Amino acid sequence: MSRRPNRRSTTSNLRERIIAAAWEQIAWEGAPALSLRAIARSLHITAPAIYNYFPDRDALVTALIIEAYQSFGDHQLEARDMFPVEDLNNRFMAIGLAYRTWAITYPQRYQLIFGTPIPGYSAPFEEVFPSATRSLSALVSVMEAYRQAGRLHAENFPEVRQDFEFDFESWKKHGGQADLLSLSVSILIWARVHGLVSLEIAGNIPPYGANGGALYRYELESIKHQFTQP
Amino acid sequence: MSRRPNRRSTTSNLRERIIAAAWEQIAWEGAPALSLRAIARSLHITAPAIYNYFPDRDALVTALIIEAYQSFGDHQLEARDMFPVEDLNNRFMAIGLAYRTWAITYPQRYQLIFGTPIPGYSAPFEEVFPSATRSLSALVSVMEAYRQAGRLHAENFPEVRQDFEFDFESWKKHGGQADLLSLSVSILIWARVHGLVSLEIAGNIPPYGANGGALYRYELESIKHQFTQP
DNA sequence: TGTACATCAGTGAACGCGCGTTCACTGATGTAC
DNA sequence: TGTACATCAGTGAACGCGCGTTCACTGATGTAC
Repeated sequence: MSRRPNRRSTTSNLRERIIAAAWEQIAWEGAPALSLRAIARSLHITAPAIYNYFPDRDALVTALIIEAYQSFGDHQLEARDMFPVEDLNNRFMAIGLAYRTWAITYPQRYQLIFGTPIPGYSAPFEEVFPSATRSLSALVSVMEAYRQAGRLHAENFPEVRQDFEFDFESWKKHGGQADLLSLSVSILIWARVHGLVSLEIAGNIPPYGANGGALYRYELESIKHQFTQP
Repeated sequence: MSRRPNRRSTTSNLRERIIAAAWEQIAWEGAPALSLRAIARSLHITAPAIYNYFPDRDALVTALIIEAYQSFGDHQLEARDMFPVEDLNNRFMAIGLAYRTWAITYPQRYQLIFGTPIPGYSAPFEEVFPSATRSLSALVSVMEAYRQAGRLHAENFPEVRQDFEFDFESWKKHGGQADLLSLSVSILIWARVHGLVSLEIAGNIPPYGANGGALYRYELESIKHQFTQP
Protein backbone atom coordinates (compact mmCIF):
# COMPACT_ATOMS: atom_id res chain seq x y z
CA MET A 1 0.00 0.00 0.00
CA SER A 2 2.38 2.66 1.18
CA ARG A 3 5.25 1.09 -0.72
CA ARG A 4 7.63 3.49 -2.35
CA PRO A 5 7.29 3.82 -6.07
CA ASN A 6 9.73 2.05 -8.31
CA ARG A 7 12.56 4.52 -8.53
CA ARG A 8 14.42 3.26 -11.52
CA SER A 9 11.44 3.31 -13.84
CA THR A 10 10.23 6.74 -12.76
CA THR A 11 13.64 8.25 -13.24
CA SER A 12 12.97 10.15 -16.43
CA ASN A 13 9.43 10.74 -15.25
CA LEU A 14 10.48 12.94 -12.35
CA ARG A 15 12.31 15.33 -14.62
CA GLU A 16 9.05 15.96 -16.42
CA ARG A 17 7.15 16.27 -13.18
CA ILE A 18 9.64 18.88 -11.95
CA ILE A 19 9.08 20.90 -15.09
CA ALA A 20 5.32 20.50 -14.82
CA ALA A 21 5.41 21.67 -11.20
CA ALA A 22 7.56 24.62 -12.23
CA TRP A 23 4.97 25.66 -14.81
CA GLU A 24 2.27 25.27 -12.21
CA GLN A 25 4.17 27.52 -9.83
CA ILE A 26 4.91 30.06 -12.52
CA ALA A 27 1.25 30.16 -13.44
CA TRP A 28 0.25 30.99 -9.88
CA GLU A 29 3.13 33.08 -8.58
CA GLY A 30 4.77 34.43 -11.71
CA ALA A 31 8.14 33.61 -13.17
CA PRO A 32 10.34 35.73 -10.89
CA ALA A 33 9.08 33.83 -7.81
CA LEU A 34 10.16 30.43 -9.11
CA SER A 35 11.87 28.45 -6.35
CA LEU A 36 13.35 24.97 -6.22
CA ARG A 37 12.14 24.41 -2.69
CA ALA A 38 8.57 25.32 -3.59
CA ILE A 39 8.70 22.94 -6.52
CA ALA A 40 10.02 20.15 -4.28
CA ARG A 41 7.29 20.87 -1.76
CA SER A 42 4.54 20.55 -4.32
CA LEU A 43 5.97 17.22 -5.50
CA HIS A 44 6.34 15.85 -1.93
CA ILE A 45 10.04 15.55 -2.51
CA THR A 46 13.10 17.14 -0.94
CA ALA A 47 14.82 19.99 -2.72
CA PRO A 48 18.20 18.30 -3.26
CA ALA A 49 16.49 15.59 -5.33
CA ILE A 50 16.06 18.16 -8.08
CA TYR A 51 19.83 18.32 -8.42
CA ASN A 52 19.78 14.86 -9.95
CA TYR A 53 18.07 16.39 -12.97
CA PHE A 54 19.30 19.97 -13.13
CA PRO A 55 22.74 21.16 -12.06
CA ASP A 56 21.25 24.34 -10.58
CA ARG A 57 18.28 26.66 -10.64
CA ASP A 58 19.41 28.52 -13.73
CA ALA A 59 19.54 25.28 -15.73
CA LEU A 60 15.92 24.64 -14.84
CA VAL A 61 14.93 28.14 -15.92
CA THR A 62 16.76 27.66 -19.20
CA ALA A 63 14.92 24.38 -19.80
CA LEU A 64 11.62 26.13 -19.12
CA ILE A 65 12.43 28.95 -21.51
CA ILE A 66 13.33 26.54 -24.27
CA GLU A 67 10.20 24.51 -23.71
CA ALA A 68 8.07 27.65 -23.77
CA TYR A 69 9.60 28.84 -27.02
CA GLN A 70 9.00 25.45 -28.59
CA SER A 71 5.41 25.22 -27.45
CA PHE A 72 4.81 28.77 -28.69
CA GLY A 73 6.42 28.01 -32.05
CA ASP A 74 4.53 24.75 -32.50
CA HIS A 75 1.25 26.45 -31.75
CA GLN A 76 1.81 28.98 -34.52
CA LEU A 77 3.08 26.43 -37.02
CA GLU A 78 0.06 24.23 -36.44
CA ALA A 79 -2.27 27.17 -36.94
CA ARG A 80 -0.48 28.11 -40.16
CA ASP A 81 -0.75 24.58 -41.52
CA MET A 82 -4.52 24.55 -41.19
CA PHE A 83 -4.53 26.33 -44.54
CA PRO A 84 -2.96 25.31 -47.84
CA VAL A 85 0.45 26.66 -48.74
CA GLU A 86 -0.90 29.09 -51.34
CA ASP A 87 -3.52 30.61 -49.07
CA LEU A 88 -1.16 33.21 -47.64
CA ASN A 89 -3.78 35.58 -46.26
CA ASN A 90 -5.45 32.91 -44.20
CA ARG A 91 -2.12 31.52 -43.10
CA PHE A 92 -1.09 34.95 -41.95
CA MET A 93 -4.26 35.57 -39.98
CA ALA A 94 -4.13 32.11 -38.43
CA ILE A 95 -0.62 32.70 -37.16
CA GLY A 96 -1.55 36.09 -35.78
CA LEU A 97 -4.58 34.81 -33.92
CA ALA A 98 -2.63 31.81 -32.63
CA TYR A 99 0.00 34.18 -31.31
CA ARG A 100 -2.48 35.94 -29.08
CA THR A 101 -4.31 32.77 -28.09
CA TRP A 102 -1.15 31.15 -26.80
CA ALA A 103 -0.07 34.28 -24.97
CA ILE A 104 -3.45 34.75 -23.31
CA THR A 105 -3.58 31.06 -22.36
CA TYR A 106 -0.10 31.05 -20.85
CA PRO A 107 0.54 34.65 -19.85
CA GLN A 108 3.32 33.77 -17.41
CA ARG A 109 5.12 31.68 -20.01
CA TYR A 110 4.88 34.58 -22.38
CA GLN A 111 6.30 36.89 -19.72
CA LEU A 112 9.04 34.41 -18.96
CA ILE A 113 10.15 34.58 -22.58
CA PHE A 114 9.55 38.19 -23.51
CA GLY A 115 9.06 40.01 -20.22
CA THR A 116 11.34 41.49 -17.62
CA PRO A 117 14.37 39.27 -17.16
CA ILE A 118 14.54 37.25 -13.93
CA PRO A 119 16.99 38.96 -11.55
CA GLY A 120 20.35 37.25 -11.49
CA TYR A 121 19.52 35.06 -14.46
CA SER A 122 20.61 35.60 -18.02
CA ALA A 123 19.72 33.10 -20.69
CA PRO A 124 22.64 31.33 -22.39
CA PHE A 125 22.37 32.71 -25.89
CA GLU A 126 23.64 29.72 -27.85
CA GLU A 127 21.34 27.36 -26.02
CA VAL A 128 18.17 29.39 -26.36
CA PHE A 129 18.54 31.07 -29.74
CA PRO A 130 17.43 28.17 -31.97
CA SER A 131 14.07 27.69 -30.27
CA ALA A 132 13.61 31.46 -29.95
CA THR A 133 14.08 31.75 -33.69
CA ARG A 134 11.74 28.85 -34.28
CA SER A 135 9.00 30.69 -32.39
CA LEU A 136 9.16 33.35 -35.10
CA SER A 137 9.57 30.96 -37.99
CA ALA A 138 5.90 30.57 -38.88
CA LEU A 139 5.54 34.30 -39.44
CA VAL A 140 8.84 34.61 -41.27
CA SER A 141 7.98 31.70 -43.57
CA VAL A 142 4.70 33.30 -44.62
CA MET A 143 6.27 36.70 -45.18
CA GLU A 144 8.95 35.04 -47.25
CA ALA A 145 6.25 33.28 -49.26
CA TYR A 146 4.53 36.62 -49.86
CA ARG A 147 7.80 38.01 -51.09
CA GLN A 148 8.52 35.10 -53.41
CA ALA A 149 5.02 35.41 -54.83
CA GLY A 150 5.71 39.09 -55.54
CA ARG A 151 3.07 40.13 -53.04
CA LEU A 152 5.26 41.76 -50.42
CA HIS A 153 5.46 45.40 -51.34
CA ALA A 154 8.70 46.96 -50.30
CA GLU A 155 7.53 50.39 -51.42
CA ASN A 156 5.47 50.50 -48.26
CA PHE A 157 8.68 50.18 -46.32
CA PRO A 158 10.80 52.77 -48.11
CA GLU A 159 13.52 52.95 -45.53
CA VAL A 160 13.85 49.27 -44.87
CA ARG A 161 16.69 48.67 -47.26
CA GLN A 162 18.62 51.83 -46.73
CA ASP A 163 18.41 52.15 -42.97
CA PHE A 164 17.93 48.80 -41.33
CA GLU A 165 21.30 47.37 -40.72
CA PHE A 166 20.96 43.68 -40.19
CA ASP A 167 23.61 41.42 -38.97
CA PHE A 168 22.79 38.24 -40.79
CA GLU A 169 25.33 36.13 -39.02
CA SER A 170 23.37 34.97 -36.01
CA TRP A 171 20.26 34.57 -38.10
CA LYS A 172 21.79 32.51 -40.91
CA LYS A 173 24.06 30.50 -38.66
CA HIS A 174 21.00 28.90 -37.17
CA GLY A 175 19.30 28.09 -40.43
CA GLY A 176 17.33 31.27 -41.15
CA GLN A 177 16.24 31.09 -44.79
CA ALA A 178 14.41 34.37 -45.31
CA ASP A 179 16.08 37.34 -46.90
CA LEU A 180 16.57 40.78 -45.38
CA LEU A 181 13.26 42.25 -46.46
CA SER A 182 11.10 39.40 -45.22
CA LEU A 183 12.93 39.32 -41.94
CA SER A 184 12.71 43.09 -41.42
CA VAL A 185 9.02 43.13 -42.10
CA SER A 186 8.49 40.10 -39.87
CA ILE A 187 10.19 41.81 -36.98
CA LEU A 188 8.06 44.91 -37.42
CA ILE A 189 4.92 42.81 -37.49
CA TRP A 190 6.11 40.84 -34.53
CA ALA A 191 6.65 44.05 -32.56
CA ARG A 192 3.10 45.19 -33.32
CA VAL A 193 1.41 42.03 -32.17
CA HIS A 194 3.74 41.79 -29.21
CA GLY A 195 2.82 45.33 -28.21
CA LEU A 196 -0.89 44.68 -27.99
CA VAL A 197 -0.51 41.26 -26.43
CA SER A 198 1.96 42.32 -23.78
CA LEU A 199 -0.07 45.35 -22.77
CA GLU A 200 -3.14 43.17 -22.52
CA ILE A 201 -1.42 40.48 -20.47
CA ALA A 202 0.17 42.96 -18.09
CA GLY A 203 -3.25 44.48 -17.46
CA ASN A 204 -2.42 47.86 -18.97
CA ILE A 205 -5.28 48.04 -21.45
CA PRO A 206 -8.23 46.96 -19.31
CA PRO A 207 -8.10 50.09 -17.13
CA TYR A 208 -9.04 52.08 -20.19
CA GLY A 209 -11.86 49.70 -20.91
CA ALA A 210 -10.70 48.57 -24.33
CA ASN A 211 -11.57 45.17 -25.74
CA GLY A 212 -8.23 43.48 -26.35
CA GLY A 213 -9.52 40.89 -28.78
CA ALA A 214 -11.24 43.44 -31.01
CA LEU A 215 -8.23 45.76 -31.03
CA TYR A 216 -6.07 42.80 -31.93
CA ARG A 217 -8.20 41.59 -34.83
CA TYR A 218 -8.30 45.09 -36.19
CA GLU A 219 -4.54 45.40 -35.93
CA LEU A 220 -3.98 42.13 -37.80
CA GLU A 221 -6.21 43.24 -40.66
CA SER A 222 -4.53 46.60 -40.72
CA ILE A 223 -1.07 45.04 -40.91
CA LYS A 224 -2.06 42.66 -43.67
CA HIS A 225 -3.61 45.51 -45.62
CA GLN A 226 -0.52 47.66 -45.26
CA PHE A 227 2.04 45.34 -46.75
CA THR A 228 -0.03 43.61 -49.42
CA GLN A 229 -1.17 46.88 -50.93
CA PRO A 230 0.89 47.87 -53.97
CA MET B 1 34.01 66.74 11.89
CA SER B 2 32.28 63.44 12.41
CA ARG B 3 29.24 65.14 13.87
CA ARG B 4 25.94 63.68 12.94
CA PRO B 5 24.00 65.67 10.38
CA ASN B 6 21.15 67.84 11.55
CA ARG B 7 18.27 65.43 11.62
CA ARG B 8 15.34 67.75 11.67
CA SER B 9 16.35 69.69 8.63
CA THR B 10 17.20 66.62 6.54
CA THR B 11 13.90 64.99 7.32
CA SER B 12 12.19 65.46 4.03
CA ASN B 13 15.52 65.04 2.33
CA LEU B 14 15.90 61.44 3.38
CA ARG B 15 12.64 60.48 1.74
CA GLU B 16 14.04 61.70 -1.54
CA ARG B 17 17.34 59.97 -0.94
CA ILE B 18 15.53 56.69 -0.30
CA ILE B 19 13.73 57.02 -3.60
CA ALA B 20 16.95 57.96 -5.37
CA ALA B 21 18.72 54.93 -3.90
CA ALA B 22 15.79 52.75 -4.96
CA TRP B 23 16.13 53.96 -8.55
CA GLU B 24 19.84 53.32 -8.36
CA GLN B 25 19.23 49.78 -7.19
CA ILE B 26 16.54 49.18 -9.80
CA ALA B 27 18.89 50.39 -12.49
CA TRP B 28 21.55 47.88 -11.48
CA GLU B 29 19.58 44.90 -10.28
CA GLY B 30 16.22 45.29 -11.91
CA ALA B 31 12.88 46.09 -10.35
CA PRO B 32 12.00 42.64 -8.97
CA ALA B 33 15.19 42.63 -6.83
CA LEU B 34 14.29 45.83 -5.02
CA SER B 35 14.93 45.45 -1.28
CA LEU B 36 14.59 47.81 1.66
CA ARG B 37 17.69 46.45 3.33
CA ALA B 38 19.81 47.00 0.23
CA ILE B 39 18.53 50.57 -0.03
CA ALA B 40 19.37 51.19 3.63
CA ARG B 41 22.81 49.72 3.12
CA SER B 42 23.59 52.03 0.22
CA LEU B 43 22.49 55.04 2.29
CA HIS B 44 24.52 53.98 5.36
CA ILE B 45 21.34 53.80 7.32
CA THR B 46 19.49 51.00 9.07
CA ALA B 47 16.50 49.41 7.39
CA PRO B 48 13.87 50.35 10.00
CA ALA B 49 14.60 54.03 9.38
CA ILE B 50 12.82 53.68 6.06
CA TYR B 51 9.61 52.97 7.93
CA ASN B 52 9.51 56.59 9.01
CA TYR B 53 8.79 57.50 5.41
CA PHE B 54 6.98 54.52 3.95
CA PRO B 55 4.62 52.24 5.88
CA ASP B 56 5.97 49.18 4.05
CA ARG B 57 7.80 48.00 0.96
CA ASP B 58 4.73 48.08 -1.25
CA ALA B 59 4.17 51.75 -0.46
CA LEU B 60 7.68 52.52 -1.67
CA VAL B 61 7.08 50.59 -4.88
CA THR B 62 3.86 52.48 -5.44
CA ALA B 63 5.66 55.78 -4.96
CA LEU B 64 8.28 54.70 -7.47
CA ILE B 65 5.67 53.70 -10.02
CA ILE B 66 3.87 56.99 -9.71
CA GLU B 67 7.11 58.94 -10.03
CA ALA B 68 8.09 56.94 -13.09
CA TYR B 69 4.75 57.56 -14.78
CA GLN B 70 5.06 61.27 -14.06
CA SER B 71 8.60 61.55 -15.35
CA PHE B 72 7.58 59.59 -18.45
CA GLY B 73 4.55 61.78 -19.03
CA ASP B 74 6.46 65.01 -18.50
CA HIS B 75 9.13 63.94 -20.95
CA GLN B 76 6.54 63.41 -23.69
CA LEU B 77 4.64 66.60 -22.92
CA GLU B 78 7.82 68.64 -23.07
CA ALA B 79 8.75 67.10 -26.40
CA ARG B 80 5.29 67.84 -27.77
CA ASP B 81 5.46 71.46 -26.68
CA MET B 82 8.64 72.07 -28.64
CA PHE B 83 6.33 72.61 -31.62
CA PRO B 84 3.41 74.98 -32.04
CA VAL B 85 -0.08 73.73 -31.37
CA GLU B 86 -1.03 73.57 -35.06
CA ASP B 87 2.02 71.61 -36.14
CA LEU B 88 0.44 68.26 -35.43
CA ASN B 89 2.81 66.14 -37.51
CA ASN B 90 5.89 67.41 -35.73
CA ARG B 91 4.16 67.18 -32.39
CA PHE B 92 3.29 63.58 -33.10
CA MET B 93 6.81 62.64 -34.15
CA ALA B 94 8.33 64.44 -31.18
CA ILE B 95 6.16 62.51 -28.75
CA GLY B 96 6.99 59.23 -30.45
CA LEU B 97 10.72 59.81 -30.38
CA ALA B 98 10.56 61.02 -26.78
CA TYR B 99 8.73 57.84 -25.87
CA ARG B 100 11.60 55.68 -27.01
CA THR B 101 14.28 57.99 -25.67
CA TRP B 102 12.88 57.86 -22.17
CA ALA B 103 12.43 54.11 -22.28
CA ILE B 104 15.96 53.49 -23.53
CA THR B 105 17.37 55.88 -20.96
CA TYR B 106 15.51 54.29 -18.05
CA PRO B 107 14.82 50.73 -19.19
CA GLN B 108 14.21 49.43 -15.67
CA ARG B 109 11.74 52.22 -14.93
CA TYR B 110 9.94 51.34 -18.12
CA GLN B 111 9.87 47.68 -17.11
CA LEU B 112 8.66 48.63 -13.65
CA ILE B 113 5.66 50.34 -15.18
CA PHE B 114 4.83 48.16 -18.15
CA GLY B 115 6.74 44.93 -17.60
CA THR B 116 6.13 41.77 -15.64
CA PRO B 117 4.46 42.62 -12.35
CA ILE B 118 6.63 42.31 -9.20
CA PRO B 119 5.70 39.07 -7.39
CA GLY B 120 3.46 39.70 -4.43
CA TYR B 121 2.85 43.30 -5.38
CA SER B 122 -0.18 44.72 -7.10
CA ALA B 123 -0.49 48.43 -7.72
CA PRO B 124 -3.39 50.20 -6.00
CA PHE B 125 -5.50 51.18 -8.99
CA GLU B 126 -7.00 54.41 -7.66
CA GLU B 127 -3.64 55.70 -6.57
CA VAL B 128 -1.75 54.95 -9.78
CA PHE B 129 -4.35 55.51 -12.47
CA PRO B 130 -4.14 59.32 -12.74
CA SER B 131 -0.41 59.40 -13.41
CA ALA B 132 -0.66 56.35 -15.66
CA THR B 133 -3.25 58.18 -17.73
CA ARG B 134 -1.12 61.28 -17.76
CA SER B 135 1.74 59.32 -19.30
CA LEU B 136 -0.51 58.75 -22.30
CA SER B 137 -2.00 62.21 -22.35
CA ALA B 138 0.47 63.81 -24.77
CA LEU B 139 -0.36 61.27 -27.46
CA VAL B 140 -4.09 61.39 -26.79
CA SER B 141 -4.11 65.18 -26.93
CA VAL B 142 -2.47 65.21 -30.35
CA MET B 143 -4.75 62.52 -31.74
CA GLU B 144 -7.71 64.46 -30.44
CA ALA B 145 -6.35 67.59 -32.14
CA TYR B 146 -6.04 65.66 -35.41
CA ARG B 147 -9.64 64.58 -35.05
CA GLN B 148 -10.92 68.06 -34.28
CA ALA B 149 -9.03 69.36 -37.32
CA GLY B 150 -10.76 66.75 -39.46
CA ARG B 151 -7.47 65.02 -40.13
CA LEU B 152 -8.03 61.76 -38.27
CA HIS B 153 -9.47 59.38 -40.79
CA ALA B 154 -11.76 56.86 -39.20
CA GLU B 155 -12.23 55.07 -42.50
CA ASN B 156 -8.84 53.55 -41.93
CA PHE B 157 -10.19 52.02 -38.77
CA PRO B 158 -13.46 50.58 -40.08
CA GLU B 159 -14.12 48.39 -37.08
CA VAL B 160 -13.24 50.88 -34.42
CA ARG B 161 -16.72 52.11 -33.81
CA GLN B 162 -18.59 48.91 -34.19
CA ASP B 163 -16.33 46.53 -32.33
CA PHE B 164 -14.25 48.33 -29.74
CA GLU B 165 -16.26 48.47 -26.62
CA PHE B 166 -14.90 51.13 -24.39
CA ASP B 167 -15.86 51.68 -20.86
CA PHE B 168 -15.58 55.41 -20.54
CA GLU B 169 -16.14 55.50 -16.86
CA SER B 170 -12.60 55.08 -15.58
CA TRP B 171 -11.25 57.25 -18.36
CA LYS B 172 -13.62 60.17 -17.94
CA LYS B 173 -13.71 60.02 -14.19
CA HIS B 174 -10.09 61.06 -14.17
CA GLY B 175 -10.44 63.91 -16.58
CA GLY B 176 -9.96 62.22 -19.95
CA GLN B 177 -11.17 64.65 -22.60
CA ALA B 178 -10.75 62.74 -25.83
CA ASP B 179 -13.62 60.94 -27.46
CA LEU B 180 -13.86 57.25 -28.26
CA LEU B 181 -12.16 57.42 -31.63
CA SER B 182 -9.14 59.41 -30.54
CA LEU B 183 -8.68 57.19 -27.53
CA SER B 184 -9.00 53.96 -29.51
CA VAL B 185 -6.48 55.10 -32.07
CA SER B 186 -4.15 56.31 -29.34
CA ILE B 187 -4.19 52.94 -27.67
CA LEU B 188 -3.41 51.19 -30.94
CA ILE B 189 -0.52 53.54 -31.58
CA TRP B 190 0.66 53.16 -28.04
CA ALA B 191 0.67 49.37 -28.45
CA ARG B 192 2.80 49.63 -31.58
CA VAL B 193 5.48 51.82 -30.07
CA HIS B 194 5.39 49.83 -26.87
CA GLY B 195 5.94 46.65 -28.88
CA LEU B 196 9.14 47.83 -30.51
CA VAL B 197 10.46 49.54 -27.42
CA SER B 198 9.81 46.65 -25.06
CA LEU B 199 11.37 44.10 -27.41
CA GLU B 200 14.39 46.33 -27.77
CA ILE B 201 14.77 46.91 -24.03
CA ALA B 202 14.38 43.25 -23.17
CA GLY B 203 17.13 42.41 -25.65
CA ASN B 204 14.89 40.44 -28.00
CA ILE B 205 15.69 42.32 -31.18
CA PRO B 206 19.48 42.55 -31.03
CA PRO B 207 19.96 38.79 -31.46
CA TYR B 208 18.53 39.19 -34.94
CA GLY B 209 20.83 42.05 -35.62
CA ALA B 210 18.20 44.68 -36.29
CA ASN B 211 18.76 48.37 -35.66
CA GLY B 212 16.12 49.35 -33.10
CA GLY B 213 16.30 53.06 -33.77
CA ALA B 214 15.84 52.70 -37.52
CA LEU B 215 12.95 50.27 -37.14
CA TYR B 216 11.36 52.65 -34.70
CA ARG B 217 11.64 55.74 -36.89
CA TYR B 218 10.18 53.79 -39.76
CA GLU B 219 7.31 52.60 -37.63
CA LEU B 220 6.47 56.12 -36.50
CA GLU B 221 6.35 57.40 -40.08
CA SER B 222 4.28 54.41 -41.07
CA ILE B 223 1.77 55.03 -38.31
CA LYS B 224 1.45 58.70 -39.10
CA HIS B 225 0.95 57.90 -42.78
CA GLN B 226 -1.72 55.34 -42.02
CA PHE B 227 -4.11 57.50 -40.06
CA THR B 228 -3.67 60.83 -41.81
CA GLN B 229 -4.31 59.37 -45.24
CA PRO B 230 -7.91 59.88 -46.38
C1' DT C 1 16.73 -20.48 -7.55
C1' DG C 2 19.39 -18.03 -4.07
C1' DT C 3 22.78 -14.98 -2.30
C1' DA C 4 26.17 -11.16 -2.36
C1' DC C 5 27.06 -6.96 -4.19
C1' DA C 6 27.06 -2.52 -6.87
C1' DT C 7 24.23 1.26 -8.25
C1' DC C 8 22.28 5.62 -7.59
C1' DA C 9 17.67 8.29 -6.87
C1' DG C 10 16.14 10.46 -3.15
C1' DT C 11 16.78 11.84 2.05
C1' DG C 12 17.62 14.76 6.04
C1' DA C 13 20.49 17.75 8.31
C1' DA C 14 23.11 21.58 7.90
C1' DC C 15 25.53 25.84 5.82
C1' DG C 16 25.20 30.84 5.23
C1' DC C 17 22.49 34.16 3.36
C1' DG C 18 19.12 38.07 2.77
C1' DC C 19 14.67 39.41 3.41
C1' DG C 20 10.47 42.48 5.72
C1' DT C 21 9.01 43.87 9.84
C1' DT C 22 8.60 44.78 15.25
C1' DC C 23 10.16 46.92 19.18
C1' DA C 24 12.16 49.27 23.00
C1' DC C 25 15.75 52.49 22.95
C1' DT C 26 18.77 56.86 22.53
C1' DG C 27 20.26 61.13 21.90
C1' DA C 28 20.38 65.43 19.17
C1' DT C 29 17.16 69.02 18.31
C1' DG C 30 13.71 72.57 19.16
C1' DT C 31 10.72 74.72 22.65
C1' DA C 32 8.77 76.62 26.97
C1' DC C 33 9.60 78.82 30.94
C1' DT D 1 20.73 83.66 28.94
C1' DG D 2 20.05 79.16 31.11
C1' DT D 3 17.69 75.05 32.35
C1' DA D 4 14.17 71.34 32.05
C1' DC D 5 11.54 68.90 29.07
C1' DA D 6 9.10 66.93 24.96
C1' DT D 7 9.77 65.36 20.37
C1' DC D 8 10.82 61.98 17.12
C1' DA D 9 14.32 60.42 13.37
C1' DG D 10 17.23 56.87 13.39
C1' DT D 11 19.40 52.62 15.97
C1' DG D 12 20.41 47.85 17.09
C1' DA D 13 18.80 43.59 18.35
C1' DA D 14 15.68 40.25 17.39
C1' DC D 15 11.67 37.58 15.12
C1' DG D 16 10.54 34.04 11.72
C1' DC D 17 10.93 33.08 7.16
C1' DG D 18 12.44 31.03 2.64
C1' DC D 19 16.05 30.54 -0.33
C1' DG D 20 20.06 27.69 -3.17
C1' DT D 21 23.30 24.50 -2.40
C1' DT D 22 26.54 20.76 -0.02
C1' DC D 23 27.13 16.47 1.93
C1' DA D 24 27.24 11.98 3.95
C1' DC D 25 23.71 8.72 4.11
C1' DT D 26 20.17 4.88 3.07
C1' DG D 27 17.71 1.57 1.12
C1' DA D 28 15.15 -0.29 -2.89
C1' DT D 29 16.43 -1.98 -7.30
C1' DG D 30 18.88 -4.58 -10.80
C1' DT D 31 22.77 -7.68 -11.73
C1' DA D 32 26.43 -11.25 -11.43
C1' DC D 33 27.64 -15.47 -9.91
